[in-house]
Amino acid sequence: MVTIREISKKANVSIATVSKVLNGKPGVSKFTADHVLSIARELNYRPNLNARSLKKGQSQTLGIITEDLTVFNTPDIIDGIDVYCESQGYHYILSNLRLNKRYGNHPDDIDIKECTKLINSLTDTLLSKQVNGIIYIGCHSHAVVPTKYSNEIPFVYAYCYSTNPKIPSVMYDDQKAAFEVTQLLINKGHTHIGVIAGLRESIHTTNRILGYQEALYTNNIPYNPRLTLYGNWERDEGYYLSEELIKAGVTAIFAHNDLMAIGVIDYCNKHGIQVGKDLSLFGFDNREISAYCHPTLSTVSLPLFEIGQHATRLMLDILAGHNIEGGLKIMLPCSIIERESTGLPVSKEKNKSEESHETRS
Amino acid sequence: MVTIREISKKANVSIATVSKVLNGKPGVSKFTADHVLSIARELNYRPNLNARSLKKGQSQTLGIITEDLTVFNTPDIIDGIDVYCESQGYHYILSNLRLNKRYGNHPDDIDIKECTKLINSLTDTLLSKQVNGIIYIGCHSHAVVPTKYSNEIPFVYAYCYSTNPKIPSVMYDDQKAAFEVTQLLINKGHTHIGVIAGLRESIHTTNRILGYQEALYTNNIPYNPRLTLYGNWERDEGYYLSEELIKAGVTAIFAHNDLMAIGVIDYCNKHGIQVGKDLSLFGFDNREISAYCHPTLSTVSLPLFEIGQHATRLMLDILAGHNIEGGLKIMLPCSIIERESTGLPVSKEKNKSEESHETRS
DNA sequence: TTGAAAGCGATACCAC
DNA sequence: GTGGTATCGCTTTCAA
Repeated sequence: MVTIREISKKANVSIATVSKVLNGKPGVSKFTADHVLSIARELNYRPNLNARSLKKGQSQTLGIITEDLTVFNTPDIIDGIDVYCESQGYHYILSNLRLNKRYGNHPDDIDIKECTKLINSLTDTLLSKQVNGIIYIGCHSHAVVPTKYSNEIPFVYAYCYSTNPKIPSVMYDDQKAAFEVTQLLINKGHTHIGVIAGLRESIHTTNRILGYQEALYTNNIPYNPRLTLYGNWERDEGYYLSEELIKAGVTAIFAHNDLMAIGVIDYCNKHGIQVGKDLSLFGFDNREISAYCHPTLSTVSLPLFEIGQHATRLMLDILAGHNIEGGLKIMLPCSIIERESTGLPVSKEKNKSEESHETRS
Repeated sequence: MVTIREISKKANVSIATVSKVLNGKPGVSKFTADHVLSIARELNYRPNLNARSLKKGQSQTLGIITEDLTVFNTPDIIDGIDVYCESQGYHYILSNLRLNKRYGNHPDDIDIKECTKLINSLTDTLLSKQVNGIIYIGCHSHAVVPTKYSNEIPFVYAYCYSTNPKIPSVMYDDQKAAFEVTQLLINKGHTHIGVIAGLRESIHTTNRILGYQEALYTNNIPYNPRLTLYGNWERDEGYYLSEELIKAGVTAIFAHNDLMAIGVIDYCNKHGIQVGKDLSLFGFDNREISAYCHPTLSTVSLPLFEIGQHATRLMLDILAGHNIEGGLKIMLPCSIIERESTGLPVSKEKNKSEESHETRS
């Protein structure tokens, strides 16, 4: 490895001068600087970043802890972090909890003690590597138990949040997205809109139902609790629950994720109901499959990349001691993607007949 | 930050002794060791890894360069690297080229010069961070131009390979997988098996066709070049090409990726052909969608996690100066996933009629 | 404009 | 068993 010492020998100057030149500091004559620079290039010099950060006590490095790198949302969030870090001359170090492979998909299976130990161990390592802050990426929006490290180093939570409200987090706005989806369906003339919700205890579910209700209220449509059924995020559940909703006379279904929406399509295919014509359907998540199914699925696209960017901006602002504009909880808007499954506006005729159907039942 | 100096003060011993204790080195009395350890714990000591690697000239760290983190294969490969690194006490630093976002999906759009500059810059940074080796993860199996750094630091290519045959790489065995798929279809009684291949210039395409031909030869089925059509990996192409194959009388289609296979399903759905009954279908890649489409798609699952593990094992062997068992080019086997789209064995009746059909055409 | 020297935190040699 | 000290590569202060 080439060091500044070797450069200084070859250039017949001191290492102090070399250091100044390499860092573009003033107080060196142009002649010396050019000379040193050309030798550095010639020797193919590369600074030792470890030595530099040891000396400076500053690593310009962020730690990232992901709950699971292989979950669909995570890579795009990291991409956002990557771009923002690059633009600010920051580096990052990734640490992966691999929660899914370790504990399976089911949150109940997670041994909190065990998991906390794991997080602590990764955090320790990150601190040993002198990171200046840690961005924690959840694999779904759940509350994370605050870590004992939050006094030692700033944390920002992305796609999840801490139970301690003072800890900053960046999430997306479920309620607003659900409001917009519902409003869009209402604009198309739907008044009997069923919901296949996620798990009762999920914050996503709660907020999406809130947005749905808000849209109904805004449009003077009474909320019928019997049109909101809770699912388990799985495709099969979409299949079974859609039957109940369709029998209850809904003309549109808002499923809380794409997988359950695909289940609705399954049911309709099997029973001769044309999605996009006889029934309007919306999913959530904009999973790859939503663009590939038949009919293609209208859905909600998550601002993953932006979550990464904003989390990083927030972190760097905190590290710089800036005033945090916009508060510590950032909610980013989703975008609505309309595809075939929503279909055309409902005709007056049809809506009327549906209403009478509902009255009958 | 707590340092060994502080520990040594509080414990009334020298920093040399503290260092020995912390590293489990001999030459310290049990009493002193316990004392030091308890103080280290009390102060919540964490070693400065940068300082350590500066002193030792060894970072125990690998660099990972990904062509694109958001491509479906990459996270699982990193997972494999992660697991192996963890088991060996190694760390890694991730660097993402973000090729897709920078240049779009089309390889032709990539400015080789620009791209090489980018790779060099990331490699420089990784070297500055004192990594001991670099694993390069491609987003598809293409030849990578050898970097000027290969003399400075060991490289291992994962999911791609270097044009320099001496540089180690870990890929999966396309040919073997294609052989097995074809053999499976033959075992079910198919003799007219169409292929919707990938792009002509892709190594995947070449090897998969080779495996297909090998299986035909092994079973004394003549190879009919008219049953191999080249696609562009996209769904639409699967749709259009399947028409030609079906008209040519094939009873089974082997598509070189799941996306084109979905296109085949599209075509069949539209034309009343039942996939899994009238036509056997195989995809490749085991994309998420292959489990969600109707019928579910038989496909080939890639050993992504294993590629990561083997690449890391290979790298650590090289770093340790071990004999590299199994050579520098590792080919890992894929596994065949049979789902609904393959269907039952062809009845003698049907096969005969198909053959006569073929004869007619 | 230049350079000697201190020191970041840790390791390891060698003397006691 | 224990500890003094040189050193890793770099930055920065201060004196020349």
